[in-house]
Amino acid sequence: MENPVKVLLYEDNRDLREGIAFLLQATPGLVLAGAFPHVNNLKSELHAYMPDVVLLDINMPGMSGLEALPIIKSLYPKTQVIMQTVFDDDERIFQAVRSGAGGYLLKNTPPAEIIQAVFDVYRGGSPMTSSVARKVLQYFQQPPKSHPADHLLSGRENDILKGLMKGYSYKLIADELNISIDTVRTHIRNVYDKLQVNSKTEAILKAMKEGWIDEKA
Amino acid sequence: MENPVKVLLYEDNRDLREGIAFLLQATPGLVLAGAFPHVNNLKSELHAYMPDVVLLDINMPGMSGLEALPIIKSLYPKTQVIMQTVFDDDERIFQAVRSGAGGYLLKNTPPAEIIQAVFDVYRGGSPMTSSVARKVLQYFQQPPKSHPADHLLSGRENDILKGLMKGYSYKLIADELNISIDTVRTHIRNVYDKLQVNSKTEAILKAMKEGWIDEKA
DNA sequence: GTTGCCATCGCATAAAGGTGTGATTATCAG
DNA sequence: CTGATAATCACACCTTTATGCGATGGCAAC
Repeated sequence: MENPVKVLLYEDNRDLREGIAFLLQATPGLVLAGAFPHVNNLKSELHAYMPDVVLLDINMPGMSGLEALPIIKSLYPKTQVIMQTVFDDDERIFQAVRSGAGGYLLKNTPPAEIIQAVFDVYRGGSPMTSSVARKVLQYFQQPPKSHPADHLLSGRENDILKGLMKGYSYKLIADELNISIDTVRTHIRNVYDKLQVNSKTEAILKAMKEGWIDEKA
Repeated sequence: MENPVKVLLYEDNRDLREGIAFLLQATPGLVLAGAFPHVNNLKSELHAYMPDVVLLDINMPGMSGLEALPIIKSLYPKTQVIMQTVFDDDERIFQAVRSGAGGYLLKNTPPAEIIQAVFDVYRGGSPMTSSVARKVLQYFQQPPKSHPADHLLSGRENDILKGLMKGYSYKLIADELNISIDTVRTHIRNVYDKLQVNSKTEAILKAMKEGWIDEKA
């Protein structure tokens, strides 16, 4: 193998930190660049050690791992970051993933797999605890959500709403559906009632939040 | 542990099929319900064996695993399906994920991990080869697109746009920012010019398409 | 110190949107 | 047949938006 993989470790729990640090040091092909209990000197440490991989705990005193992640990725985009946490709540996971996390391991991950994960992420993989992976996958599988509108709005009302979501004016919608503008008004009125909103904008925002980004009709 | 996990295996390569079948049989807590080289009798086999987990090869003569997957998930939504393939191209992965795949392993996965994956997926996890996981994560990381607005719109213009994206009226925005409604008009005018739109709705839709769903200011 | 951008405000007007009230027709379930 | 729902249209009235034209003060770059 080529150069050893330089790893930087952030973990506030002393025992854990020293344990992992020992493992990293003891593994051929890996080099422990540093191990710290907080990310308050993140920038200078990054600059000093130029790590290939950062193992980043999320819950730390001071700046959290979630805040540190985007900083790392903006300064050194090629550096791979593996998040570690005891929690697998959706919010954290998605924030981490959006910010460019290269891996996401729960704290119960056995040490051997952590080591494996470091190599994985370095080679371009994304090691993930399977429960975390499930949450990510579920995000894609959402589509099977039943169109709330299907049972709430009538067919025509749906047509009108789609028109709104395409940014059309009443007149344009009327033209497209070959009905009068007053009819469009009526339908929109009913849509607003059912969606409990009272403006085009609110209706669109609600429709999007509710799930239908509307698959290009 | 409770009842053993019933596994159904589809794999056209005979050696592989028999190898994995043997492993499954030999593992305590697992029961091999059946092993077949194709999915042409999928429905009857599903009905006969009621598997908890299906190991599904993608490339098979006749119907492919990708076609079989949605059938399985629609008939037995709770059945977990692990896809197996030699390819990790984006197209297949996303199709599988959208169709409800519970796991995705490349063919080079060592047997022990396959067994582990079966248990994982049965417990609600989503075992994934790390290179596959990477592709999935990259989907989320697209957002790292630089805020186009940041260089296009001035600070205040951005504030106003955010107001619009929250569904506020001019008056509400004016109140919130403590400026006059006429000032709001002016800013909005400029925003429209810069975004090349000419209505609230278009501006919002464009802003969203361009990327900034705007993380709760 | 002039030029340019930003943020602020005003006024006026036309177009688009929101809402109240009411009506006709068709269709479908009970 | 009757009642409920859906889709269509009309008119009136007021509010919100869109846009043209103009103006002032601050600030930073050149």
